[in-house]
Amino acid sequence: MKRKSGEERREEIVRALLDLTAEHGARDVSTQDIADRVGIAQPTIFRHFPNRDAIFRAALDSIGRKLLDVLTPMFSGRGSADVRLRKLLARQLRFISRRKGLPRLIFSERLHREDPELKAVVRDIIDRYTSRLEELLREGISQGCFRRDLQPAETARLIVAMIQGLVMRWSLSDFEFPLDQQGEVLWRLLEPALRTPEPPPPQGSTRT
Amino acid sequence: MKRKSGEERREEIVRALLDLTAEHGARDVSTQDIADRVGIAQPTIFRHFPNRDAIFRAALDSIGRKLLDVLTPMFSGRGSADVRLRKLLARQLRFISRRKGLPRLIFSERLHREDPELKAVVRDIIDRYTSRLEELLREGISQGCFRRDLQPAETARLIVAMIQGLVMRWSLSDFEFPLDQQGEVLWRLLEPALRTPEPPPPQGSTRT
DNA sequence: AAGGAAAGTGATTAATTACTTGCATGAAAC
DNA sequence: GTTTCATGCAAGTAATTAATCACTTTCCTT
Repeated sequence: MKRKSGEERREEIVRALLDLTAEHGARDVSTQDIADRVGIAQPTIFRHFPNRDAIFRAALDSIGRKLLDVLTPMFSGRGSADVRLRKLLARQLRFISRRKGLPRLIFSERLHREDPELKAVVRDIIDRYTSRLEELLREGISQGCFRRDLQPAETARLIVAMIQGLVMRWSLSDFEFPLDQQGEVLWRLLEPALRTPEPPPPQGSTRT
Repeated sequence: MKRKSGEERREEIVRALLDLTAEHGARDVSTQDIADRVGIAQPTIFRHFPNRDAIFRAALDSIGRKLLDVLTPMFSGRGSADVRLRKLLARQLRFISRRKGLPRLIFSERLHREDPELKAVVRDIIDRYTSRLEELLREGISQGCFRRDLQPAETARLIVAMIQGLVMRWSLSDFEFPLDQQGEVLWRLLEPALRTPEPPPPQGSTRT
């Protein structure tokens, strides 16, 4: 019987968890399932992780890091903010669409109630993402491509909510529609909401 | 020992499920928990429902019906579409903010994998809601208060996604922020995206 | 080659949980 | 008043599952 280093095994286990979560949802992924997928005995899992939740934590951590890596160029890039935002949405949705386990993991009840630390990890990722987005919006405002009266914080939160909602819908629909193409749709709605309005026309317009 | 009719008990059980779900999340609401809350023995649950999932189904069904009731006036009302949409968002968020069990129930893994019928109930509610919203958007377009090039179906889906995302954030945050006040925020972003644009000004404007 | 740490296993365990069974009892119908 | 039946319960079952234990095997270091 060949053996593998702890590092390797841990990665295999995390990978198996994510794959299984994508297939079945987080709830029924038991340590037995994971062990079977990896090809080791169930107790061996506990050689590598102190308990079940630690596997979840490791998985979230790994994905969260990767996501921020992928998106960093959009946040700290130089170009105009609107172009970067548009690209950001596309990349983000593409990233998620390749990892079906992620939404299932994040939306899973097990995750939220069972381990406060786990919940904190998720919140941390979302918060960090949101505040970077807020920063991007601010840049856009000072660049003049977004409307001056835009509330960066509120808007950032709403954009994140919109993405979450989309992803949830996608997950609930068993990944039936191509998530990565929703970036365009989203942008079509978002763009006129962010864009600085044309200079006010002389004639009176419809008012609420 | 006083006894109650099946009808009454069923309602009590559904109510207990919703309350407990709001408190703990759907995952750990066991039949024992429900029984304790109602004040009956655990096996008695199964006198009133054939199995656990049937309770969930009943709960969803009840809430879904109530939601559509509350929102119907906004869908089929007479006023201008933008006013009705704005009101719709407010009412919807208020409705949900009073029923914390609902998001926990809808987002719960248990619901989605365990019983396809349950999943169908949720999808049905969402689909019905989305298509009514689409209709409202169409009305708005022909009334002239929404932009002519708005894609009603896509936009309706996005609005629903936005609400879902908001609700999810609210639920993940343990209901920390007042959901019903997010209607205004949402509208602030949405309004300029839907509104028919001012007539094109003579001077060239920023283009991508 | 020796020795120790790390990776692996089968056998168990303790807890949880949906659901069954057999029996009792209250309330309404006759 | 007795029959009937839905409502109720205590006790139990079968299945699942995270985690432990005692022990073996492999690999790395010296």
